[in-house]
Amino acid sequence: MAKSRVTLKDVAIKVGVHSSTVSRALNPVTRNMVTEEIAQKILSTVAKMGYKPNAFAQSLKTNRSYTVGVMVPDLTNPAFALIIKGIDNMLEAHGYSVIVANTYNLEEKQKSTLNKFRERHVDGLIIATARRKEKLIEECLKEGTPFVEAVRASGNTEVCSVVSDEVIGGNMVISHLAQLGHKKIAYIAGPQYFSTGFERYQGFLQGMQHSGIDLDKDLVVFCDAFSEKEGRNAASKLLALDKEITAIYVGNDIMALGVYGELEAHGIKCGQDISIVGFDDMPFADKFSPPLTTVHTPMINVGTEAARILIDKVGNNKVPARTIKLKPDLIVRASTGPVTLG
Amino acid sequence: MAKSRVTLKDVAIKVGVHSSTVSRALNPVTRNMVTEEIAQKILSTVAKMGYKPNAFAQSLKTNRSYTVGVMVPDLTNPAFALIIKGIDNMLEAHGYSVIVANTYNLEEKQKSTLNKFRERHVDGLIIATARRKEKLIEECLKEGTPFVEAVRASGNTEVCSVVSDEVIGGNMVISHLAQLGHKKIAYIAGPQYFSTGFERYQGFLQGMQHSGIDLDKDLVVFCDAFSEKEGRNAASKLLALDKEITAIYVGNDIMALGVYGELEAHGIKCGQDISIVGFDDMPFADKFSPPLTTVHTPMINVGTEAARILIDKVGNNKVPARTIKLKPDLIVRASTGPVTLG
DNA sequence: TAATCTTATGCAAACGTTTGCATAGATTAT
DNA sequence: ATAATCTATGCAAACGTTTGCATAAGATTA
Repeated sequence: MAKSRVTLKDVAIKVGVHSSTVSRALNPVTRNMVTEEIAQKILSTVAKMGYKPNAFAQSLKTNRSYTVGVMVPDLTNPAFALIIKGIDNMLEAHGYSVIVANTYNLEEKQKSTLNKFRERHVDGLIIATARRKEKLIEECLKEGTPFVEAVRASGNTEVCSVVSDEVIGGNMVISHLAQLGHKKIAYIAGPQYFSTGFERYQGFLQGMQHSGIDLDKDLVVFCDAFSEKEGRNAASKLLALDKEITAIYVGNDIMALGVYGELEAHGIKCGQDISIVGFDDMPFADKFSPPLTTVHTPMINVGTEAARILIDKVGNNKVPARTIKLKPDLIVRASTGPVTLG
Repeated sequence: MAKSRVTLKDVAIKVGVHSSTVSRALNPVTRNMVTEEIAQKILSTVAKMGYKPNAFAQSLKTNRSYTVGVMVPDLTNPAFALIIKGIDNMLEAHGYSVIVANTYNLEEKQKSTLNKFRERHVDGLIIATARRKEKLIEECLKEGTPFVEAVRASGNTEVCSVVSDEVIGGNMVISHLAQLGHKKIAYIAGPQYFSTGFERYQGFLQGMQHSGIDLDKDLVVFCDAFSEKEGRNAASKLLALDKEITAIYVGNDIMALGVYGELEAHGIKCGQDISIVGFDDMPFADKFSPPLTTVHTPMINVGTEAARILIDKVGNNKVPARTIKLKPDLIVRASTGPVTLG
């Protein structure tokens, strides 16, 4: 269908040299092996004939695909879209193409995309779907293909990961709330099988301790997913306790949105009657009603850093494992306010 | 690095047949050429040895990559994330991998990614970045690689496209506003070099005519980008006219967000003093304050339909050009209300 | 000037498939 | 029984590169 492409040999014949010479002239590292004059002639002929290397042939020979696979739960989630953007920006600049796959937190989907990536001989993987102690990670390690974890870490010490410093984030939140006079602070935790859910909860605990606030275990609710619905259910449970809660710290922004819904249904004024804090600072969090106080994680940077490390590893898979924790920021908006005497 | 993979020949030797037989046994269409018994043996050996075909070698031979390139302005924009999701769902089920590239509406970025896609020998393209009369489209046509436009159409009648029916959307909006008693209706138009911007504007004009409302040309402001900032600027201009506008129809939701900001800065109550309508029904549009009345476009379907057509074309590029216009819905929320006497 | 070293190029094998053609054995028809 | 047909398999070429090795100059040294 597509008119037969120009090949290395075509160029070679035109210039009057052997195809291997053309190959060498085109490859920056072997370029110096060929006489400057001829090289120039080759280059201009290449341009004139519109020669484009055949990536398949190259990859077949070199066993490098200049392709990396990225696994996310759902690229429709703004947080992951940002990560991908960061990854893409970095990798693109280094000549890599990115193949994304949504796994929807489904184990079998993870497996099948891993297989797909294998078949496509990706040079490396970025995995943003890992659970704590994820078996998939062991498999990847055995497999030998370079990879790095983003946002979610399996906890395996042999692997590189780039995450947000969730614990510090929690500290910041609680000290902010404490400063506003809050004592009855509830926590709605995300799934504990994700490092994000777990670490953020640890951050909450640590923050409470640091601020010297008594922890009421009844005020902690665990959710099964980072979803609006789960957040709303959790809020409903908390309200039913009738414990005069003045602030709720929520595992992420989307769950916080669910909390908003429940509070509104109860006629409770968020930011006045009860303060809410989220986590992620997802896009448009400042547009909610009220604008959400939340912990900002530089998701784009998570992506770019993960990509940077991966590039390193692709060059030399023996670089020592390291995990980068990016510092988050507390963004104070109208959903938190001083505790009202009531 | 990665331990040498199992090849077709390895399997063949193990089974005691020739590699071509293994190849045939593995390919569904040639499977019937090989004795059932041997085929079974091959299949089980393949499974046992963990053989995975080498996609490069296959592609080199068949000239099919089972890869498609998708060009979007920015996958961080929720609308495009949804489209990609739709595309990905459909293509994945058909064994294709998707390579996404952000072009940020930059012409040179478009060109370079087109080149990248060419080098990677994608089997097809989905382009969600086309301007009206886009030259890039001509180039793609000449090139011969199958492609389809999504959301944004170039207007070229030879190409397939899947878009939202923007004009109908406009009609729905205006008749909704008319019903609420609005007469002084302003329009904030997106860039006219995008079919979305242009068609939506046409929809506005047509809607006004249908509803028999006089059009005040001063109340139409054109923007240079679908951005919050541009929307805000436009709103500012409109307010400066001092024309007692009661409703503003905005080219898309993100611009509408900018309008929200400006109204708030002026102490104008959106949904009461002035009604606002957006377009897209982007995620979280229902969470804004007030929740935004907007035209819902089924972006996921745009993606899946575009993918479906592309698969067709990859099979046979001679399928006649068709453009699918998906019907949008008006979603009425609190940002519109009856005109207040005053 | 001969012997040695350097440099630029060509040659050919290899990467792992797919596929048209040839062939040997089995099946059917005469 | 022999010829004709069919079927399952093997053979080998091709896809477009890269790259180790060989080689023919040209440059350098003694």
